[in-house]
Amino acid sequence: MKHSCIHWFRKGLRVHDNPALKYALHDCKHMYPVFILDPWFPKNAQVGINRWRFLIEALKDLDSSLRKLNSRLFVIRGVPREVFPRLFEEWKVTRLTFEVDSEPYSQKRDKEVMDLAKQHGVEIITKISHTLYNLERVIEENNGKAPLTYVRFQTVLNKIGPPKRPVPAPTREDMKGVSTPSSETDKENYGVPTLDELGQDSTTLGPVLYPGGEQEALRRLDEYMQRTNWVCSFEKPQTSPNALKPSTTVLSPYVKFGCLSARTFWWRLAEVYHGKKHSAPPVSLHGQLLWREFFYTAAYGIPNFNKMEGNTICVQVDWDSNPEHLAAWREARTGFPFIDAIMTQLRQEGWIHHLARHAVACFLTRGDLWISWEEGQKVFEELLLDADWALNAGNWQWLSASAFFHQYFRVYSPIAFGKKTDKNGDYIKKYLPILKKFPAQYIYEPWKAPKSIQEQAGCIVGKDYPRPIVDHDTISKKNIQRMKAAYAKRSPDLSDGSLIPPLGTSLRCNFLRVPLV
DNA sequence: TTCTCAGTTGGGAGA
DNA sequence: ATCTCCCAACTGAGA
Repeated sequence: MKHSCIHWFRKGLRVHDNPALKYALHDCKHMYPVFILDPWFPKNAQVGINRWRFLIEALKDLDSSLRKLNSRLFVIRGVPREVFPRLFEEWKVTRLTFEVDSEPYSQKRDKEVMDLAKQHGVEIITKISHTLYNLERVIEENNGKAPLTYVRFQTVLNKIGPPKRPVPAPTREDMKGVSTPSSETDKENYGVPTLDELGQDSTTLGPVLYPGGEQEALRRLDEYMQRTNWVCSFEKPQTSPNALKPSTTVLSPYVKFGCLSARTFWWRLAEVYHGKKHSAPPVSLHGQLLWREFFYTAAYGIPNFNKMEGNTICVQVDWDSNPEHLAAWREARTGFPFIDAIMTQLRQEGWIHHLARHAVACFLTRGDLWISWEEGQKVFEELLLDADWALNAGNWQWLSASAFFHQYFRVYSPIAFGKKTDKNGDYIKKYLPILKKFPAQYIYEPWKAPKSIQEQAGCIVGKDYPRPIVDHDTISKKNIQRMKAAYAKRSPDLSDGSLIPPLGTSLRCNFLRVPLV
């Protein structure tokens, strides 16, 4: 039997290493590549304009790649549970293929669609290609629990072996006998949207620094993989958070959307490493892909992973609610130039270095402002091109010392940390031009500059640039003590992992150990 | 059970 | 410049 098949793109916006797409072409007569866009989403979801632009570019690129294969992309407006029954009928669909997506939201959505497909007699084929490994298998190999340390995670992966090799992109040969019926009205109805259509105000946009799409992803991968020595000696902690040009690959947005396959990336690195001395996980480029996998596994295995309450691995902390401080952080007016420069780069460009993320995350949470990591998570979710559910939640827990990382007495200084890699403050001057005439001596602490120097610099602290909203030295010491208290409240029953409360149980039930009055 | 050890990337003083 | 030690002391994992 020759199938009429829908391949549903969600993440995995690529033709290379796309096993579900490849499978769709087997015994296939009519092939419909589909991306579904809920018009409700752009106005309500936490997606900033930079990421919308990236997505649109990725969809255009995907459409163009599919057209080279005599096919095209259908961007369908609607919600999956309403869209699919209509498409199943209209296109007489017999098979649906898509890539496995491990996020809770996606799992629920996909379950609904799979039920609908069954009702319509549509065969469902799913393939794992967003992650290096089958996450369930990793958890199984670790006795049913997600590994909570990187070393443990590596041990488990060593048992499983290297990830699968990527599958090649479909060719014209694979497309023999396969067609994509498409009418003139389809062209109008199912085109790639514009920012206008998504209700985004494109006048606020900066230049395109990281164009979306698979072609650009592969070009960028090639560019970096040619730098053999750089790749082999790459150590993440040695890269600079405040370089004027990114000190790392900035492939993360491409991996997030699946414009670049993690397995393709992993095996290309293996080729570069082959026969040479090279760095190793956790600091190597391989190590970076494993960090992604680590958090994907944890996010899959731990309920309520993006929340504090009901999250069994997350320390329960009495975070403050402070809308003024939160707004100052979000809007780059904390009065700490290093922090404000990073938050400015984040908003303008959609990407900041991993260590820059450390600095601002520590500042917002346990370091200075004592505001919940969930608030920071929301802001990153909106502004980062590479915002990824599992990585965002995992790293915020890490930096706030809520899970994975527990040495809460190690606090990033908003003054000292940036100086290590940018003594003159060039990065600050780039993103906060108001400070550009400050001498290097005061660039990280402009409030300490004498009045005369402030006048000379044409920037009066408290008037042209904010005074620091907290005193770091005193507040960070106080916060370490608050953190100590939060850790002390943890129930021993839970911290040893032997008694995991049932799903949805808040750790607040610990307080039941205290006699109820 | 109890202990030891290591943990992606802190800051600061002093050699 | 680069290293070591101290700060105060956490956790998960394994012996």
